[in-house]
Amino acid sequence: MNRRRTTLADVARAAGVSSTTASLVLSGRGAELRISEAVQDRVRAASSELGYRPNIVSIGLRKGTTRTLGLVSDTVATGQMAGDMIKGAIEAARERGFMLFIGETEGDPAAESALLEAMQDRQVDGILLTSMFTRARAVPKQLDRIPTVLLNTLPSSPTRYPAVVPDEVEAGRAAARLLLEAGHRSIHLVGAGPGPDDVAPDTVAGVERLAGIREVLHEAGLQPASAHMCDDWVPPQGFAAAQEVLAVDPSPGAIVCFNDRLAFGVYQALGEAGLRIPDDVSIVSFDDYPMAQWLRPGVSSFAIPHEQLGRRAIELLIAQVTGKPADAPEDGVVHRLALPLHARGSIAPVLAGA
Amino acid sequence: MNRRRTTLADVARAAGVSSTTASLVLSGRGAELRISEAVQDRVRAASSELGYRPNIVSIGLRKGTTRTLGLVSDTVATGQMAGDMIKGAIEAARERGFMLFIGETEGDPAAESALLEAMQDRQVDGILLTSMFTRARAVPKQLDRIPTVLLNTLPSSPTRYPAVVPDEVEAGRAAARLLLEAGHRSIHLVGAGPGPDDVAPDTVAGVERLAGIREVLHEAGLQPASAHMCDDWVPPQGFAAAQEVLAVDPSPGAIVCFNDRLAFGVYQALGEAGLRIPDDVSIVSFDDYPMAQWLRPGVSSFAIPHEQLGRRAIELLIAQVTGKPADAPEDGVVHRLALPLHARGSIAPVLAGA
DNA sequence: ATCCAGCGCTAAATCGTGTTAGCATCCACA
DNA sequence: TGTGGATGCTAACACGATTTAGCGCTGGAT
Repeated sequence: MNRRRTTLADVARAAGVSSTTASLVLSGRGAELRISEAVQDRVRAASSELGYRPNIVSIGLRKGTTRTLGLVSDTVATGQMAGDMIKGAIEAARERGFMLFIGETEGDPAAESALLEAMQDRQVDGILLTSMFTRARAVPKQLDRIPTVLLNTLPSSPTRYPAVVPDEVEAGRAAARLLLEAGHRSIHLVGAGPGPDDVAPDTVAGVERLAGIREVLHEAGLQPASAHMCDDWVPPQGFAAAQEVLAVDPSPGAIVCFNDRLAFGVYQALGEAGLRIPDDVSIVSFDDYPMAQWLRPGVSSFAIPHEQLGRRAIELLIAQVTGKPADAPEDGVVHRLALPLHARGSIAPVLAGA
Repeated sequence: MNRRRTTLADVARAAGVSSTTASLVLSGRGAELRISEAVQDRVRAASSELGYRPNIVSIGLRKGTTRTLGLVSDTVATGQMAGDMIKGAIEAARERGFMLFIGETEGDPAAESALLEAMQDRQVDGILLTSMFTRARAVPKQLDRIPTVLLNTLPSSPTRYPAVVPDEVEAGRAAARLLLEAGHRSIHLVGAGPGPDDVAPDTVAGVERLAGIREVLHEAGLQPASAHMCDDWVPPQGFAAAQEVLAVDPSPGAIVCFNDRLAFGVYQALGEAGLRIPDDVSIVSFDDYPMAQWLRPGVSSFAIPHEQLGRRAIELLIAQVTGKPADAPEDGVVHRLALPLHARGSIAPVLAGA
């Protein structure tokens, strides 16, 4: 009926040794310090007998390291994305014996500052500074003395911290190539464009996807057949943009939607106009929301690798936390992760002679 | 160029007092123990001068309490729901000076056990045992000695822990009443029914929504016009079920969809059959996914109050953690939170004489 | 003169672990 | 016989806070 946790002292007593010895044995430094095999066995036996687990709080006090990381996010509640990115981070951390504090700031700098304080009060070993939408931002000075990795975030001025972001430029290129390879020459954009700056403010994804698309079209000697910037990427705006597309071109060959919610609206507009996908219009999109697989036909969409982003960021952070200062990563490296295509039925080749 | 955090000893030294005195003053017990105002002022001045913040790890070691809670979930990555529930929990915790560890088990009991160990190693003050889908489960014995609240989870055998769940029975009643009040008498169910046990296994939401619906229909002297159980509540099953509905009744008056994804499929099937919502068919649904607002017309849907569930659970847990054992809550209370209706355009009244 | 109470503060122990410095023993060797 | 080194372990302190017990002083009552 013991309600206390068993401590190192309990183990030592049970094994008939000092707690120093028990500590050395259990931390694997027994051989190094020439503790006899007999004693080591006694200690280990006592430890597992009593179900001993080291008190990490105590270790934290003594060593200053808690095997704990803090994930600071602007919002956790933004659709699927949040979940998957955090899931990847949590899993990668658990695999390495770390736990994660999760906090959100709602974009409020004061809240962010308070959160960072609260985490440092708890002696976190490192911080993951995270956005749910890829964006550039200043890195608070509070992070000067603590290992940090930027997740889905770019520093607005150069920092020494590594960043992990999706490779949106390459995804834009891939989307354009996909349509070109299917033989399309008349390609409309819904969400951004035509100029490189015709993008809703602060959307890194918009800027970069557009850049990739324009680059590939340009190399093929093309311009977008039309382009429709939307300041919020939601279905009603996709619906309206698709109607504009139909106004300039009653039978548009292909449409690049800047995300799946826009694509949803585009589907609705095309459906109401009596056009069929993919026979009349081919669609390609980004994000791969769950919705993309449930539209009829499913939308071919480039998926943001949220879970991998989370994992990768944690791996970098833990390397930085546990590694020697010597082999620290080069300053300010930006890791860009590819967006895999989830091909569905929304793209058809252009028939020869069409 | 001091890189160390300032400690209580630093403050005491700067104020010219012992660290005992500094501790008493800063913890507010100064007056009680008759520390002179002059000294109290010196201590507080030194504290804010040096930017002192107590090291919670140290307090944790001494007092055994860390102002930290653990949220153990089966999955964090399930749609919007996860995010909002966790968001509510995080916010409520922060407001009270607590931080949250978040962990997920993927339903694996071994992983869950390891996670609970890891959290207890870090001296969490309490545990929130969470499911992303409401379900009943056994509560692990590991939790015997630590304050616990069940979130979106019911105990499969009685426990002393409080639980917080959405009030699905009442939502079912409300959905049925909504259609009855609009004059509908021919009401089809898509997702579960007609019998009370015709429900996909382990879905508390299905059982309870169905119970509420049946109760109200029964009181009105009605049976469901038809019912179609689906073992997975996704659009293709909704699509198929709607086709079955149309097979038995080419002009169904109203359909209750057991969630919005099913409703999406129902919309697709009705659209392809040339029926209009709400003129030809009225639809009511549950969950209020983002999708519900983007369908045309929007779906009237009962929203699971995820954020409130998270908040409420944290409030109960913190009360349990900080409260005196005397005023502990009664054992095993189940708190049921109402699902508010988000009314949109999917319901029309039956025309008189129709 | 002695004792006690009240005042205002502090020394020291404590929480559970890691780490540094060092102790006792034994053996080999000059 | 004494020296030096290897061997195998432990005492004691440190981490940063809280808490218990108590110290020295003063003034008034006995």
